[in-house]
Amino acid sequence: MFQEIDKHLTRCSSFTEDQLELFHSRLKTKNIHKKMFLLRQGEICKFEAYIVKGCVKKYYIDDNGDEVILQFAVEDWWISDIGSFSEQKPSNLFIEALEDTELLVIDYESKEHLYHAIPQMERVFRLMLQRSYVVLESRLYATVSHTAEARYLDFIKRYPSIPQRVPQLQIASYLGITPESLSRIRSNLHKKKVI
Amino acid sequence: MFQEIDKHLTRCSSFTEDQLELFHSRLKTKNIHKKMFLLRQGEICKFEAYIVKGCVKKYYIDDNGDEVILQFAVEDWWISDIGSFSEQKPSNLFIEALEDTELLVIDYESKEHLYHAIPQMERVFRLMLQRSYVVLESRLYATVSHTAEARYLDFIKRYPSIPQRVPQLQIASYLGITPESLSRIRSNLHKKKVI
DNA sequence: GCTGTGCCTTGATGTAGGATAAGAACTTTA
DNA sequence: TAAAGTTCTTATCCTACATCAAGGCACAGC
Repeated sequence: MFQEIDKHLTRCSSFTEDQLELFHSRLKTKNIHKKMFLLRQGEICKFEAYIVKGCVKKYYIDDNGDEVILQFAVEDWWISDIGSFSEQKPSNLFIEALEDTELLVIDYESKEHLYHAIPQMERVFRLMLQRSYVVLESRLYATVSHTAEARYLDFIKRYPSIPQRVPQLQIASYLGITPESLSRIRSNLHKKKVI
Repeated sequence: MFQEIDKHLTRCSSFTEDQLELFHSRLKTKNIHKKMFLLRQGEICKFEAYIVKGCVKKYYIDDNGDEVILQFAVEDWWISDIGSFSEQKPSNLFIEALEDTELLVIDYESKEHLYHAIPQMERVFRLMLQRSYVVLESRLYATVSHTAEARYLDFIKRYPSIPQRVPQLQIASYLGITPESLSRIRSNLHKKKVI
């Protein structure tokens, strides 16, 4: 049950058995079905969630009413709206399951409690956040200075498991292009025998 | 000397006089001239720097040899390559002064020391990082789903002091467009009397 | 006073990817 | 098993922005 998430934490810092038990006591299991929401625009994000099994997407709805996917998350990833969660203010984002998904969630109070009770906790989440920041920065760079084709190739290289479980429609939205464009790019790559 | 940076910290958490003194003892003052580098591609980022006075830019050189500016930083901001600093591995980024700049810098060892000696420190830097993450996420969103004109208007609204001290060339690079395009956008906005 | 040099503007032309539409293939539901 | 979505593809035309090229203005150094 907690095996994977414990491994996740202990990669960043070490914990006693007691500390891990306290941590577990603050987690709740949550199961949601495909197409159900973990968070909707306008709601305050009341959780940070660790994915035990399944796949979710985090996205905006833009001014034209189109989805803009900011992040996919699969097994062993965390998902939340950090801004909404940390300031406890309404979110602009949706988080929706792309498959039936099993999560371990922690609420704001519990997380603050853990920060006080287990000093290393602050460190672990800071380190996780640092890594997320670096990934996001490199994604911004790619969006600005690479073509859609290069971004697609980078995406399937970086996250090879995701194209197999997520429709192209969603991947196009993540790459910031239309599904039609992605289709054209893929057909070019096939002609060029790159994929 | 330390007045502003102390205010910066105490906005996130409270500190005793002793703690602040320990913090100050680990900071070094650094002055760099316009066009000089704080960090070059290939170097390990050995600092996080708080800007007392001045202005810097952080950028990549892309595959065409063009600058892509990720961030400007002025008074009361921190600047660093978080990825390179935290993993102590070579950076892909340049950080360069746009004006003569006065900084307070802290090195990796000192920061780790402070994290251990002053528990709230971990919290302060986690909170700062959270805010940076949210800003970056909204910038990615804007890059994907707003036009260059909308991004420019948002930029001058969000950072009104920067257009007055930074050449348009640099702002274009931050917005992910050519200087020519920015010039045309500005001339359209003038015609429309928006600015 | 000239002559660079850096920065901004304007114009002509090219191109990646968007918008729209419509059909094919595959899934879900009834 | 038919009906009704979804998803993917292809084709046409269109738009935002890039690229290339030329010229203007302000300021620094000689």
